[in-house]
Amino acid sequence: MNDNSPLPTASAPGRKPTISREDIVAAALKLVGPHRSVSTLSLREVAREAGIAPNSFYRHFRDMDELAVALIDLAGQSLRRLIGEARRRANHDRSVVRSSVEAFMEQLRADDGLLHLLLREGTVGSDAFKRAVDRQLNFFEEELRQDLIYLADINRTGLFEPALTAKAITRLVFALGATAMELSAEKQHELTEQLVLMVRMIVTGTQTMAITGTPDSETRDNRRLELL
Amino acid sequence: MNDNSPLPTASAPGRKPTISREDIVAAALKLVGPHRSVSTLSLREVAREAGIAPNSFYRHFRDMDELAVALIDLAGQSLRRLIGEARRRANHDRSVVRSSVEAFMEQLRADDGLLHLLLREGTVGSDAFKRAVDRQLNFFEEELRQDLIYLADINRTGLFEPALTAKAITRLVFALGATAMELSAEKQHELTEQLVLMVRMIVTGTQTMAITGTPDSETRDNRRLELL
DNA sequence: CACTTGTCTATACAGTTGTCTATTAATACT
DNA sequence: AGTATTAATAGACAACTGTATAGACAAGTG
Repeated sequence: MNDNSPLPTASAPGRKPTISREDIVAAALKLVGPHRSVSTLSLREVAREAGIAPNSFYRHFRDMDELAVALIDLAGQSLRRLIGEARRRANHDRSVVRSSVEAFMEQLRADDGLLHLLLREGTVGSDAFKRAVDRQLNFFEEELRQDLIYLADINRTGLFEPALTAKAITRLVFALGATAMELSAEKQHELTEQLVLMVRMIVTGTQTMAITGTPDSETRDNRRLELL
Repeated sequence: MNDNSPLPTASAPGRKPTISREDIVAAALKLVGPHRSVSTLSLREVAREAGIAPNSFYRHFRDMDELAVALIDLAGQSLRRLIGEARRRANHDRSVVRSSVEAFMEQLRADDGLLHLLLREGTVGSDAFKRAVDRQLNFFEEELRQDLIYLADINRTGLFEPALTAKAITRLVFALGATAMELSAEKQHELTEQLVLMVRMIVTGTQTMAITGTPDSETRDNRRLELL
């Protein structure tokens, strides 16, 4: 799907590249910390960090936006790894919700800068940037959706609008995860506990609504759901 | 609480200001659209828009961060107005959830640029900026919490962890609202419907959990909540 | 009136940014 | 060998940034 690098099979004439896209990406990653956003990165700054002339940047990326998208895709891989990890831990000793949320927060603390991108910069930056983030989030949502269906099945519990449920959980966890980046360890732990309960609310809600059903325009007399 | 403007009572000697903080704020607001973020605004650009010399900016704000905080506070007022509006509409013909979400989305479309700030730039920018956004969000959460308690009371329905519920709803609505800014009208409508259902999930969840209770470390054998 | 005080502007400076135009260096093919 | 092709660089350009300095203007006070 990603044919960014030229085919290495046919040895093209000309000078061998002394630096690769990955090197530039690595340099950019060293610059974006929890306090720097990609949008504040300048081309020259990245080139400086990578130890190349500013103009050499253009050999590998059209502009900074393209670099940003590459970073996002990289963060997406990290995210995919995270999902696998959470899934692996799930059916063991703890609840799925708890272990997933904890895996998420842990990964957030671990690979400094990578996952942060998806959380922080989804709302800012160029359109290409935003679309890239949204794409990664959709991957996440889709995997979560399948997990939810699977779990609801083996638990013999209902599931109201799996896609919507997955989206709600994803966006909530990501939104709150973004605020957690620069929190103290205790505060992070506290936030994790809050997130676990919040996700449980959504899950409980989706299960309950699968039973009671939603009040559509016809059944307006369902007073409880009507008011709240 | 906000004593930014000097006391107008004592007529200070010196030249009368030809421009006010509000004028600069207005100029900045004209610049930040759905595609511009405050962090990309430059001091000179704002001064240019306001029709003053770059240095005159310093008479009113220490730096751009201070302007940004002023913008956030302004957006907070808009938000407070929004809450009142939603509350006023609530006990009428539609459900609280639906009318609130719709009021939110409507306001989002209406006061171009103001509310966007809170949604978009909460994750980016200086620390002062982030703290200002967080403060406004906390106001919102607190009001929502009280509303939830009130509604749960008159509906004779339980409410599990009101503060947490309010936080979950707030963050979810804001996170998804942020993505809605540059969507087509149909897509916005679709998102509104999704949000209504998502919030209903949370509300239903919090009500159900108030009855069944949460599984703490002692009651690990509650299999349904354990797995999901 | 002179005098002080605060507001605003003009000018300038050093720094940074993105990008253009050569020019050099290194590899592969003939 | 020579040559073509590509990578990387150096240097320069115009535009822009934040800010320092100094001076001009207007209002209030004595």
